[in-house]
Amino acid sequence: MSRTTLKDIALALNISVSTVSKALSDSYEISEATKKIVQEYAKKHNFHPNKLARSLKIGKSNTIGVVVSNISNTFVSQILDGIQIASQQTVFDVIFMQSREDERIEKNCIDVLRMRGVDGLMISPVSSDSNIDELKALIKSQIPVVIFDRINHQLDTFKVGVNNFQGAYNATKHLIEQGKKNILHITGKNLGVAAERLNGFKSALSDADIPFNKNHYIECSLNNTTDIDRTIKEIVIREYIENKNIDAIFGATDVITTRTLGILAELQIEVPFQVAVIGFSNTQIAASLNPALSTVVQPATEIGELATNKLIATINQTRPIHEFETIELPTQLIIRKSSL
Amino acid sequence: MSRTTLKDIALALNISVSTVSKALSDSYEISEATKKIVQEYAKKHNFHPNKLARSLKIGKSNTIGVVVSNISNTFVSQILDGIQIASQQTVFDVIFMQSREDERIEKNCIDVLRMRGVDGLMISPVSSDSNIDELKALIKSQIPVVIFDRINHQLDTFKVGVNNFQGAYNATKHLIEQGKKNILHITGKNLGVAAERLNGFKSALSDADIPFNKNHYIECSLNNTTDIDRTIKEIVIREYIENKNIDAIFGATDVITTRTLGILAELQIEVPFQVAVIGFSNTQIAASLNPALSTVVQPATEIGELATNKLIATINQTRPIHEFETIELPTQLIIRKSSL
DNA sequence: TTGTACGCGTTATCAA
DNA sequence: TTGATAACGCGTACAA
Repeated sequence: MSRTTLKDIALALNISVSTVSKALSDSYEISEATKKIVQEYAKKHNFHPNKLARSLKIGKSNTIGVVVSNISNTFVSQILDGIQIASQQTVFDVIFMQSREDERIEKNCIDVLRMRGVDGLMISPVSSDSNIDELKALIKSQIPVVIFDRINHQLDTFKVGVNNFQGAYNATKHLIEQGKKNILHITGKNLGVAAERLNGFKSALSDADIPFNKNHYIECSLNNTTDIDRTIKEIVIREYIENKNIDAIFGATDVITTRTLGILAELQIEVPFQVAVIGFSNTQIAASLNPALSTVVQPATEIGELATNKLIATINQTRPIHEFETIELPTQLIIRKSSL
Repeated sequence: MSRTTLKDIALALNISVSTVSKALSDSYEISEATKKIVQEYAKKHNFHPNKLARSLKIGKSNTIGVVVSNISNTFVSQILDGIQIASQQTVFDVIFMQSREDERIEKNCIDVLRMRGVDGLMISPVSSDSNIDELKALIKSQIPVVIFDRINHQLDTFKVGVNNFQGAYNATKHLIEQGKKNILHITGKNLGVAAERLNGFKSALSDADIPFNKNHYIECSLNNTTDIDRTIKEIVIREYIENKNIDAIFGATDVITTRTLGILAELQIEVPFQVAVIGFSNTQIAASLNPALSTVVQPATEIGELATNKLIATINQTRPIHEFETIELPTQLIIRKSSL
C-alpha cells in the first residue's frame, strides 16, 4: 500500500484535486463544509503532502544543508544541537553531512546538498580555501552560505565563530597571574584556528615581558590518539622531566588538553603543583576530571543558533546582500583546580 | 542566476531535453559525439540534476531518515558517525533529526521524514512504545524501519543494539572479583536499557551469593547535570560517609559514571582504594580521567553501520519481509585504574 | 540515433 | 465556491 495523495482523496470524495489542495491549505475560496469533509478524510487516512513535489512546484525546499568535519566531535555536536534548536522554530529542516576533513568529500557534500535544492548552506570548512569555487557558485545561484567555527575561510560571506585570540590570551594571562612563567603551548597540526590562538598566547606572554621560547611550542597531528599521546609524552618528558623548564601547559583543543591531563597522571606529575593545565575544551566532563580541568569554553550552541538565524534571515531576504558580517563570540574562561 | 536544468542545456545546444537526459546518463541510444558535447557543456556550466524532480519521477528518494534523542550525546554521535560511514558507500543520503526525548517532537520528525519521501527510517525511540502506530503505518506503506540502540521498543522490525544484560553482568562480576561486596548501582530514570542492566547487575550478585540490597540502587533524572550531581552526592554521602557500607559503584551511563568520579574527588574519597568505580561509557576521555576510568564500552560505530546496512538491504529487497531479526552486539569491558 | 508526449504530486491561474 | 489546466525538472515508452 503506497502513500495517499491528493488524487486519492479527490477520487474518494468525488471532487477535484485542486479543491482538495485548497481545502487542506485552509483556503478562503473553499466552503467550510467541504473543508471539513476533506480535512477529516485526510486525517483519517493520515495523508501527508509530498514535500518533494511541493518543493519542485514552489521552487523552495525549506531545507538548509550543514557540512561539518566530524559529527562525533564534542564541540561540533554541540553546534549541531544549536542548529537544530534554531531551525526547529522555523519551517526549515536540516540535512547534516560530514567532510571527514577531506576536501573531496566536502565537495561531494556540497554537490549533494545543491542537488537536493537546499535553500541555504552552513559549513565549517576543511581548510581556509577549500572548495571556494563551489561555494562561490552557490552564492551566485542565490543560495546563501554561512561559514561557522572555522571562520578563517577566504570566502566573503557571513561568518560566525569565536574570538580565538582573546580566548588564548585570557587563558595564558591567567596562568601568568598564577605565577607561572614557563608555559608550554601544545596545538594541532593543520588546525585552522591554531594561528590565532598562538598569537593570543604570544601576546599575553609579551604583555607580561616573558619572551616566547620556541621550545615551548609544539604541533601534534590530530589524526589518531596514539600519535597525540606520543607527541605530548615526548615533549613533557623532555621539557619537564629532563630540562625542568615548564610549569604550565596550555592546550589548544579538547583532545589535546584532556590527554595531557591523562599523561601527566601517568607520569605521576602533580597537577597543578608541578605543572598547571588549562586549555580549549567543550566537554562537560572537564568538571569530572581530577583535578577538575580549567577550560576556555566556546559557546557552541550559540554559534549554531546564531549561524542558523543569520542564514534564514538571508534566505528570507528578497534582495541579494553584498555586505557581510563576521561575528566573533567571546569565549568563557572557567577556572578549576588544574590551574590554581 | 538560477540553477541550470536539462531544458537550459537542450535550448543552448539546440537538441531535445530527452536527448540531453539520456546523454548525461550515458545511454546506449545516444551517439558518442552528442554525448561528448552534452557532457562537456554540462560540466562547464556545472549542471547538477535536481534530485527532487528525479525522486518524484522515479518514486525513490535515495534518502534514509534517522531519528535520535540527542545529537550531542557522545554515544549517539558515535552511532551517527557509523551511519554516515556506511551510507557513504551507497547511493543513499542521510537526514538526521532529533526528538529531544519528547514523543511529540519524535512524531513530528517521523512525519517530516515521511513527507520528504525517505526510502527507510532508522530510529532510537524515546520510549518502548512511542509512536508505535506511526511506525507501523510507515512499514505498511513499504517504508522499512530499523530500530537501533533502544531495542526494547515493541514494534516488530529489525533491531540493532547491545547486550545490556551481559555488559552489566560482566562489569559487576569484575568488581566482585576485585573483592568488592557492597556495590552501589546508579542508573537513569526512564532509561529504556535500565531494566536489563539492572538484571545483569542482580544476576552477577546472585551468582556470587551476594544479596541484592535495595538501598544500593538509585535512579536519577537525566534532564540536567545539577540534578544528577545532587542525587549522586546525596547517596554517596549517605551510603559511604554515613553508613560506611559501599565499596564500589557501578554507573549506568556516560554522564552518571564520570560525574560520580568528579563527586568522589570533590568529597576526597580515594578511587579505587575506598570506592572502586566502573560504568557504561563511550567517551574516549575515560582514559584521561584520574584515575583512568574502567568502562563498559558499546560498539557505537558498529551499531550505526550494521543498522544502516540492514536498512538498505531491506529497502533493496523486492518482496516484503515478515521475519525480523534482533542483533545484540557484545559490549567490551575495559579495565583501568578506577576498579583495580 | 533523436525527438515527442506523458506523468510523478503539488500549487497557481483562470474559467466556470 | 469549485474545477480544468499548466507548470516545476526529470525519466522513459514510444514514435519518427
